[in-house]
Amino acid sequence: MALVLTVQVGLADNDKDLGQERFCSNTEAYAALLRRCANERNLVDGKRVHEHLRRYGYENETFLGNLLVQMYGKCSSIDDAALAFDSIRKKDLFSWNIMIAAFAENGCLDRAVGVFELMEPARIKRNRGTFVAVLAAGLDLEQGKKIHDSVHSSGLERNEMVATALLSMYGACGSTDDARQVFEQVPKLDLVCWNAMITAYVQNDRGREALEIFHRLEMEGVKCNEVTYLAALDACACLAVQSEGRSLHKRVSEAGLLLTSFKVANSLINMYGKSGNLEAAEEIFESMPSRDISSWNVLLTVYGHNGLGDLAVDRFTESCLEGFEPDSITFLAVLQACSHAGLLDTGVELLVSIQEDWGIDPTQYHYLCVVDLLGRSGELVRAEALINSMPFEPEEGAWRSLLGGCRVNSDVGRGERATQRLLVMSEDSSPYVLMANIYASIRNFDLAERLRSVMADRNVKKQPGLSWIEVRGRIHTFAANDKLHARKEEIYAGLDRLFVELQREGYRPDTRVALYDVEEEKKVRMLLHHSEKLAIMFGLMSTPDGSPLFVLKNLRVCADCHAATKIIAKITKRKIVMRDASRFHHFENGKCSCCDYW
DNA sequence: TTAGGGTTAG
Repeated sequence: MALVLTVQVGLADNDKDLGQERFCSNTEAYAALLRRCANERNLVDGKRVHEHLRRYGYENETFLGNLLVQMYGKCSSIDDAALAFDSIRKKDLFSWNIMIAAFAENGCLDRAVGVFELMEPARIKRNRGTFVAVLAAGLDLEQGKKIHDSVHSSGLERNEMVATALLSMYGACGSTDDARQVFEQVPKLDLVCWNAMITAYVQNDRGREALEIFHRLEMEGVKCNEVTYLAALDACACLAVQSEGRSLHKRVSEAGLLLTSFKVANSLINMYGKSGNLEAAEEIFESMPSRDISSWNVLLTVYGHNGLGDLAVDRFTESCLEGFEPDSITFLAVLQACSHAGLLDTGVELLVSIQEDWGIDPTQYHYLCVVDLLGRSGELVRAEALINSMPFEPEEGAWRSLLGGCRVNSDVGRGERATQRLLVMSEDSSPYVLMANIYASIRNFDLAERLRSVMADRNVKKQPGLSWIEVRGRIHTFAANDKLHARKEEIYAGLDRLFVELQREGYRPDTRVALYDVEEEKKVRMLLHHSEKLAIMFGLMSTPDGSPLFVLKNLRVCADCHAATKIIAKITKRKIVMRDASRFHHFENGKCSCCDYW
């Protein structure tokens, strides 16, 4: 319909036919044109239609006015949308909702909330569409709770559409408990609602709860769709539970989604990649009948996480030769691969070429990879200069990368500078911990201790390190010095025996990584009871000899655990794969795939 | 007659 009208009205050619009475009086025709311009994000033609409406006096008519606001919103011309809204003489509920949605979609949070708040004095009764629109505006938790209150007063809390918008808002704000509460109050859950709840958990790294919801959905006999599988695969990737991931693989394959949906196939590559199964990830990629740029991005990211920098660069070249146009994420993946593999020159060249050869503006994250590369290769002066020459105000990540470089090179002065910047910007514990580590590495325990008291005074808590391992379909989680596991006695006794063997093989506890100035022996015990070692010990005693172990850590692996795991892999003749917060380590026969660069 | 909730890679 829209296409025929476009031809009749002659929008694509010139204006003259548009003036003809038979078409201008046709509200439906204009509506179809505006909808089409909105869908195609075609601002130029959208403005021409607007001009005609103005000329023939239709501009202020409610129905077409609403569609004008929508068209401008979809074309990201937000001030035009606001003007169109203002010129609607008799605004109806749609006018308000569409205006809020347009602001929300264009990231104009305050304006969206502003319009929402004007509705009450204007005596417009909000409906579910109003709440759905404003809840998508990217509210913070406080604003979100205020809107939740008005949802409550409107009696719409149990409506599945509003509830989904509400719980997604809570998920985006990091409050999964609030999201869950909303979810549990919906009397008739529909699939979108289930999917949103799983996604909210995944977004917040709560893979276990995400899978719990997924299993409940299955128990209740709800039929999944593509989005459900994407969310569930993400949950598996987050936890690295390959057993569950494999069964999902089978199901999406049976449902035909593996061949028809790029998103599903790409999520499978990601799931296998994050679960440490590089071969399976590559197999999916190679077996895809066709790929999109995201398939390449996922594969390159997987290579990067595994320290395969050269391979990532080679395959990036291959993707270009095959005619794939790289995007900003492709470059981020390759740069991160360079950064994990220490490919300094390639990384520096690539950063320049993103803009010069491909016309893509590098983001701060692209710069950070190179700051990281420079910092860790000891080029701290260049790293700091790069931060200061970036075309944007440095964010936390920039100083954190520099501080990481200072930690590797024990650069106290520059480290203090970066820490000072970070302490103003963030309430996170990592600058304190990194800087204290720098002081401890030069054995200045006074300063390390002083920093620790500042941390305590400001009530900044160190994020607890956790490691976990899947054994026979169950996930076992450990904190340092864990006393909760049912088999704790065996684990600690096993570690004591292992410690003796480790020392025989030349392992010396790296007490420099201990934060505090306690007696040497106590430090050694603290190190031996790190969460990584507990998880590995439990894995060793619960799985058959010779079988590989896969351990996850929520933070970066500690240097002492890294050194110990190399030797553990050697003396137990096991392959041990560890996924930490930034990458994979494959330990085998006394060596790690990262070549001690991480 | 209009729109509005969930969607891969970082």
